[in-house]
Amino acid sequence: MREFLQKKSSQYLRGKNIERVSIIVENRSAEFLTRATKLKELKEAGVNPYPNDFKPETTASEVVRGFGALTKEELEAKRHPVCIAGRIMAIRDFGKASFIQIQDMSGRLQAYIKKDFLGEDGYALFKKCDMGDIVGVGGTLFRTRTNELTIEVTALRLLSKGLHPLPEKWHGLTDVEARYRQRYLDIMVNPEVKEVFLKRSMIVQYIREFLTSRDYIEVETPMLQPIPGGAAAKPFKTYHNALSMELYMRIAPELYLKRLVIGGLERVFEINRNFRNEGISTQHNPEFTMLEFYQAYATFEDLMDLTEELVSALVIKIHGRLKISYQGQELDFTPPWTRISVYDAIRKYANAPEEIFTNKAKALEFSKKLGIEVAPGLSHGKVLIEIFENTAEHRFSQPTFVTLYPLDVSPLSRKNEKDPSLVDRFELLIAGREIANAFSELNDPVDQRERFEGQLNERAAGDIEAHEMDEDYVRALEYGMPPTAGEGIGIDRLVMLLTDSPSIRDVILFPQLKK
RNA sequence: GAGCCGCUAGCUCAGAUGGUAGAGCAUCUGCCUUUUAAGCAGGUGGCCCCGGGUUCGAGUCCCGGGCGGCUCACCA
Repeated sequence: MREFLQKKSSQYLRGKNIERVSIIVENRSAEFLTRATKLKELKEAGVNPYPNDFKPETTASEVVRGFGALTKEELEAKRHPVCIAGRIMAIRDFGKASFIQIQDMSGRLQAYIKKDFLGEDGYALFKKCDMGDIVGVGGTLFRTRTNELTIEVTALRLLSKGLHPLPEKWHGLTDVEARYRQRYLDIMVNPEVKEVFLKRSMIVQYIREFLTSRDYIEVETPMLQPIPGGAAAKPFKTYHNALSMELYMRIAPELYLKRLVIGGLERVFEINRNFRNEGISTQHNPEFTMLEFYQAYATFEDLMDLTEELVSALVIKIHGRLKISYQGQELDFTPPWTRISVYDAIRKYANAPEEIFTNKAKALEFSKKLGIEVAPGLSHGKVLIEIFENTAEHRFSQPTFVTLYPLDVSPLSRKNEKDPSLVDRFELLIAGREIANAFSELNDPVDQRERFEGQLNERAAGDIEAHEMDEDYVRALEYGMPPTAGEGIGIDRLVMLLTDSPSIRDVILFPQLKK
């Protein structure tokens, strides 16, 4: 068969009006070659295996919605014509008649192929079809003996010949690596996977509606940035040839969005990719989707209210109720959510002496006692955050706003009026994970410049993730930014929670893999 | 980056102690015009992830490598 196909392929290539066929024959499965032979035979019989003139008139689920309630007798009386297209996901062959399952984007519908209806030629064409082929069918609706709504097919078109066999019909595709690398198969045969990405789409769409209905406008800011700012993270570096300049894939859009607020776009949001050159895990992908939004004349406290409203509405939207299960634990999104300061969280969970909050040496001593490895040059606030993350953070499984972060871990946040060693900031923790990060924005350009300088010192002291000086951003602030609050929400992690997905790779269509 | 686990037919998986590579689904042939993982009978199909080593003999044991998963570290 191999030689035969090779010969035929080269003949096709030499032929003038014959469609070019170039099938790599080596290292193919027997089934691939069988299907390729069918493909060749179809072409030789004058059948175009890849036509593009077929227009389905409806979808599988639309048919079920429209006629699923009708009885056998009502359907027979009506003889309602339908025309759908989709992939053959099952064939149950009886010789001169067959049942097939046709799957389109909306769902599946059974079709009944009978020689009597299709005729010799039509049925011969059907016999050249395999599982995984895409077909268009027309016919009338009826119910089988087992009462399944089914199309009695009177016309069949092959719309796309599939050359590879599909994964197993019962177990689907379970090999994790294959699922990620060939996500199209995963979506094709594993309905629950498709469901996750439909929900992801619904979530993003709802967020857009939620914000735009509150007079936010959606914007897009640079992915390629000369100074990677807005977060503490290692960036990807790249190079623009024509400009002869180094650029960075953005780690956050923050500083650009705030420039827009300065310009008068008082409510802006962006849902887009961030890139961070760091480790990969069940909660980290090198590129991930972030929602960031900024609202002038608001504070971080206003955003807590807004976040509560947005996320609980999303939970309702996806689950229909406020108590959901995530990986076996129950999460209750009923507002209001607990609000607790970082220091109080440490007091509650770390059993720490009070002096650690005012005395860096005491804080270092305490962190050493906890067995936390602390880099020598770390600032007081960072040591406290280390203590918080190691003792308290993972304890917050229910939605919790943790507020009032140390100044030196928040170089872009506004100082707290009562305690200028803290900033007006919160993180939203759910299931022990950071889902959102927000603060009242620092809009004092003098203070901002000093903070950047402080970051430069930390950089010099060896913290490669410390923020860089962004003169252009400071200049923008010097024009005056209205008092503003801003927030970032990790969309992937939010989708994980709402779809009960254990890994971020389950909610990213094409997660980063080696090779 | 470290530790643990995995990689066998297109897919899902078996292959104690080293001794001629197996099943189910898919595919092929035959039968079957209302099935639901349709059924019955018979067949085809393998660089056992790659490379070394031990051994008369390696899918199996040892060493190195690749890819993936989980945990940890870094981070969101």
